This record gives sequence, structure tokens and C-alpha cells, in this order.
Amino acid sequence: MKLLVVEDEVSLQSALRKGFIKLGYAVDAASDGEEALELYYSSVYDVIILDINLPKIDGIEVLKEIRKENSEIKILILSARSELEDKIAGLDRGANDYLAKPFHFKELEARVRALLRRNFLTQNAEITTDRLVLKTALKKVYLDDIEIVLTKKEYGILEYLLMHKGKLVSGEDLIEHVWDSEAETFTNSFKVHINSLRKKLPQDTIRNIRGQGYYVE
Amino acid sequence: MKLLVVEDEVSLQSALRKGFIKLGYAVDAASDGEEALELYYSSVYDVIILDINLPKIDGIEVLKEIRKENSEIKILILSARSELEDKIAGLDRGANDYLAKPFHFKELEARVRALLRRNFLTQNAEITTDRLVLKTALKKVYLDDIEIVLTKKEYGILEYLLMHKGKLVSGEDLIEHVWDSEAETFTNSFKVHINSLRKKLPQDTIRNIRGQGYYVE
DNA sequence: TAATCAGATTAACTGAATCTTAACTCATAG
DNA sequence: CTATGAGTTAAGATTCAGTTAATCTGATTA
Repeated sequence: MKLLVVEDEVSLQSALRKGFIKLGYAVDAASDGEEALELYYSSVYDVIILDINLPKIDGIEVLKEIRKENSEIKILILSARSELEDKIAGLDRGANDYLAKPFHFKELEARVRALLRRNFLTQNAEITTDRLVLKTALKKVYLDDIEIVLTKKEYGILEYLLMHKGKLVSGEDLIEHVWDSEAETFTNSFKVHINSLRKKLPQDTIRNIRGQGYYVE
Repeated sequence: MKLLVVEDEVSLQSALRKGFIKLGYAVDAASDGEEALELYYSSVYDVIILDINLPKIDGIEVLKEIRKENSEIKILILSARSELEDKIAGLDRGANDYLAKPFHFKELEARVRALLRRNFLTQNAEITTDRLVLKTALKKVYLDDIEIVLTKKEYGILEYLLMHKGKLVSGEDLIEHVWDSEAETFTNSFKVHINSLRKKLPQDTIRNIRGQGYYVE
């Protein structure tokens, strides 16, 4: 699981980063709104922890910008208690949760976990392409209405690619999201799984751009 | 099914705990609002029974806190009759049900069952498949109209799977919902119960996808 | 209070599915 | 033509579901 921590206060940012890394998350951090958006557009995160008071681009702006194109990603707002009422009131539910400073790290961690849980429990969803149907509740995949049996890793890879349909996903991203945090990032194991996955799917379902990553149309 | 009982009055808490355990529920209990939130964040409950008058963090606060992030979980409020009007009036539909003290345990149990039903089914006290009928009020199971006798754990597992008919349920999920929080998540006890449960059911009733979980069609 | 009993848990083991590794080949860009 | 990344293969390692038997626990009753 990959988090983006956006916080300008150096010591707090560092504490959060270290805390989450220790818990096995992959963490990127940004110190202002501009950097946050840059990182957001160049990688794929599961949860964004976003301070409201930021230099350059305000946190609310960052939130709006991200929400404009992505309604799935979980965003947790951090804010000084005094700013909460007027600011949060105007958020219009763009954030999934918010937490007033100061807070206990444990509290933040619990909320992040809760958000991830909710994310995974989006159980009724089906992801489809022209020929594929992926039923996330049962983790089953159908090609032209006939079930194809996938292993856990194969399914995980396919689901991840389809959840980011049309976007480039690097091998590193795959390992980061489909494997647990102990996995080596330089293993070629995912290639083996992509290989066996491709054999079960129509040709050219999973495409590759040399040096950049994989994608599904 | 797993309940969280939040009640500061020692004897009542203990009575509720024992009562629900006897009925085959997995039960955790908290004596104040802080403990309640801690437990809430560290486990997954199907219903929370929440007293309003609590030390440290007030029941209403606990309710708000939980509702902020989780709209699915069922919450039943307990309250002395005199407190009801002003407090409950302000709840604004945060709770799913409430019950005035004093009450009969039977009444509480019926309401909890109703909440669970609302959660998973639409107003039906029976869960059925083509050959099985499960009467949740009596906790009895019939196969082709003939009763099959299950132990509490066997029943709990089957009920949970049937309430999530067509969805994947991991072993961890099972332990989380059928056992109380003291259970080790890495025990293989549930496999033994599934094994004995399967012997009492038609073949292939409970299916497994390796590395992912169990399901009933 | 001790003996008994059902149910729950633990631990050890098996066989099979799945995953990883590593060496190799192939394709492409510079 | 060469270097690098992508794709392939097969062997070996690991993990996981399922099974069994022994042990533990707590309720019931003799």
C-alpha cells in the first residue's frame, strides 16, 4: 500500500513518513501543494494524507484538483483544530476523513487502515473491458462470459491494471501494490506472472511500453 | 457475528456479554468511550451496542466519531428513559435503533437480530439456498427440510458465509466475525470447524479459492 | 467435588498449487 | 552492433488447504 504524505512542517512530515514506513507502507512525501500534485500525477497512491495549510497551492485546492479526475482515491485531511469548522464545512465531502491537529499517530494510523479497509470492501463492483468482466467480490474473471481461473498474483496484477485502465503502471508499482511490503523491488517474479496471465487472456490485452510500464486499454 | 458492547455499569456489561456469548455471538466489551473507540479501530464489528452515559468520552461523541468514517456499521443506543428525549432527538439518525433502560434482554436480542438482518438481508429471518434453510432466530439449519445439528462455531461460520452469499470471505474475516477478539488470527481452528461443517453439508457447499478465501454460491 | 462429555483448539503432517529464482532468449533503441 | 529491458522456461522452494489425532476447557451431572 502506498501513501502520499503532504505536510509542510518538516518534523511532522518526517515523523509521519518514518511511522508509516515502519508499519510497512510505501510512503512518498511532499512539502507543498505543487510538489503534491506533481507526485500525484507521477505515481499511484492508495491514500493521501493532506495538510490544509500549505505553501504555494493550498490544501483545499490540491484536494479539488485531485477530486476533479479521481473519485476513488482516499484522502484524509489534516488541519489545526481552529481551522476545522470554516474550512472543513466548505469541503463538500471531497475528503473521506479528517483529523484535527494535534493527534496521536495511532489515531491517524487507525484511520488510514479504516480507509484502506473501506477501499477493499468496495465489493459489489465489477470492472469490465470489451471482452473481460472482473467480479471483485469473488475475485473471478470472465472472458466472453466464460470463467478463466487465475492465481492470486495473476488476479492481483490484472485487477490492478484494470483499476488503472488506460494508465501506465510500472513494474515497481505492481510489486508495490500487489505484493506485500517484504517483496524485493528488483525481482523479476512479476514478469513470470504477467507471462502466465497473458497466456490466459486475449492477445495484446496487457501491453508494455519499453522503459515505462504496462497498461490495459 | 461480532458485537461490541459499550457499557460502564459493570454488572450490566457482564450480563450482556454473557447473554450474547451464550447465543453464539462473538462479543467484545468496553467500559468507557475511549476503550470503545480503541476496540472499534482495532477490529471489525457487525453491531455496536452503545450506552449514552459513558466516562471519558460521551456515547454521543463515540457515535459521531464512528459515523464520521463508517456509515455501514449498525449502532444501537442504550439510554435511561429520562435522557432519551433531548439526547436522542439530537442524534439526527446517527444511530440505527435505540432502547430505553431498563429493558429485557430478549428485547435487546431481538433488535440486534433485526439490525443484522437489515444489514445483510432484506427483512427475512431465514437465509436459504437451493437445499439449505437457516433460521437465524432459532439458529437452526435444515437440509432438505431435515434439521442438521451444528455446533456454535459451525453455525457461526455457515451463517456468516450465507449472509455473504456469493462473496469471498477470507479465513481472517471468519475469525474476525465469528470469534471474539482474543482469538489468534493465525490459528487453524477454523479449518477444523470447516472440515466438520462440510461433512454435515452437501458436497461443494463451501468452496475455496486458494489464497483468497471461502464462499457459498 | 470428581468424573464425564461435547466442543474447541492445537500441532503435526500431506499433497498439491503457486511462487520465486536464475539462466536464458528475444526485441528494440541508440 | 551492442546494451538494456522484456519475455520465457524449468527447477526448486514455499505456502496453503485439508486432514487427523491428541489435548484442553468448561459445563453438566453423578
